[in-house]
Amino acid sequence: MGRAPCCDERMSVKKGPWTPEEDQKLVAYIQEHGHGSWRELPEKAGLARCGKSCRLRWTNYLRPDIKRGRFSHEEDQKIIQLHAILGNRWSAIAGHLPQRTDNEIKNYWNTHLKKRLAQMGIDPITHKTSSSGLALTSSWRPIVSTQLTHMTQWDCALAEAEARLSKKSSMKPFIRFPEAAQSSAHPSTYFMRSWKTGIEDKHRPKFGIVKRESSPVRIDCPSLVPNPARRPSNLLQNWDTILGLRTDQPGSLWQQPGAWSMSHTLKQIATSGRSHHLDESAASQARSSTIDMSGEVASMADDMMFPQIDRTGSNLLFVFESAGATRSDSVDRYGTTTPGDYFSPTSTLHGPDPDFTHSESGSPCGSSTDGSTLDCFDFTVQPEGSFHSFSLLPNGDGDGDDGDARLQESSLYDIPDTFWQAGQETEALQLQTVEISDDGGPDSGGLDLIIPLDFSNAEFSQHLESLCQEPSEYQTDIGEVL
DNA sequence: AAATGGTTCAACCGCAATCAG
DNA sequence: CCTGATTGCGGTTGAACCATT
Repeated sequence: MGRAPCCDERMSVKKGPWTPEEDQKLVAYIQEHGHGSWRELPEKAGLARCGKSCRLRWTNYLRPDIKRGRFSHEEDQKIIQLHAILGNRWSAIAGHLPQRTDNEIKNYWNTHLKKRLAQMGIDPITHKTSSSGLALTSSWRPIVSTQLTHMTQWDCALAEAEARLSKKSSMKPFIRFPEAAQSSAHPSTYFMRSWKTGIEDKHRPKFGIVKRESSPVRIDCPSLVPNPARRPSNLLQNWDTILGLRTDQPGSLWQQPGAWSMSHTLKQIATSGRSHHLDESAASQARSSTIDMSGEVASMADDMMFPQIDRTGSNLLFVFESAGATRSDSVDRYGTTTPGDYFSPTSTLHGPDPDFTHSESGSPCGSSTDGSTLDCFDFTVQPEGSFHSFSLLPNGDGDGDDGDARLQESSLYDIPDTFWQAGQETEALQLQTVEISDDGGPDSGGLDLIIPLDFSNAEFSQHLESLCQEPSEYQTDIGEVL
């Protein structure tokens, strides 16, 4: 037996285009009463329409938060990127363009983007470049398949994670640390200063106004993390063996290629002489607080988005306690960017790349809505041991809603593949390219771990401080170049 | 000016998932 | 757990519009 019609066929239900009067009735009713049961709405609102038709009209057209008009270039790129990951899951895609409806995106894809890709020789279904494809224009380079495979791990993982978790709202909160001294000598300040010193303003205007100190403190702290690949550790040499230690946990992320266990990661960091000490209770707390989310994200990245890719890298998200620096408000990448004192190095990297001028992707340090502060540094670590970069993320308020995900998304445009290729436009970027791509360039991988670093720990603080103060043969001082 | 063909996009259809009793 | 109602979603349609002949 077939399904019952949503509306009583015996009633004279109007179909077809809506009149302005009908729109007015619907809007007036919903604004006053909310939509309630869609089935009952037409009668209450005095509309000779089926409830389903009313719902569609409201959600696709009359809803006040809908942005109409032409799609921007950034929106185009985002839709294409998301489509490469999510396919025809228009609702999931629309979730990343909050002011656009799934119907609108679907129509736009079918009438514009699909054709445009086809004209460029890109299969709109597989997103792979066909052999007979036309030469690509520079403005569309970032979307070709080879570069899609390098689409930032965050982007892919979070896109999928959001699609999957959007209804669950089950993300677990970031951990918070005990209060620590908030002084200008706080170790994480070195990270801040290094970026302020190393990047300079010339790359920043694209991301908004950046306030600078009148006499910025220059310190001899290079802007890049040293490359431990040239300082081999036992851990790095025994990578596979070490990875195998945790693969006895069924379904765990440790079974994913390239994944690290927290203890191994910490061991690696320690072995390579680069940081740090993690308070054991904090480590335990972090493990229980974050591992489910990160594991799921990593697994999804592996299983669903990059099945064909040999993932050998790991992303580590280091959560630092606030250094007590002045913070901007959190940035909403979909809306207005509030200028901050510091900008994400990752965001800064995008600036000179004409294809990645995501003005909305700036990620100044964030202050959470509850007033506390946590800063996140996102490292991508290769098994060979090279650090790619770190980015500074505003933190969410940790309440598990989509605000957290959105804030994490501010790292979406991590490092575009084009960045690693020829044609870098600034000396600074060239230097960073040399530094980073020397060991094979970026790799894909999900967010594997979230690791809290305890700045209140004296040992770690001293270590980090010495790291910043001692020039290293592995470090590149961008400040000198600029 | 009329005919024709192509494009756009709001709206519809039907299936699947979810909810409620 | 079952069943029917409701909601969400993606594919498709067709009227309106536009460009070309």
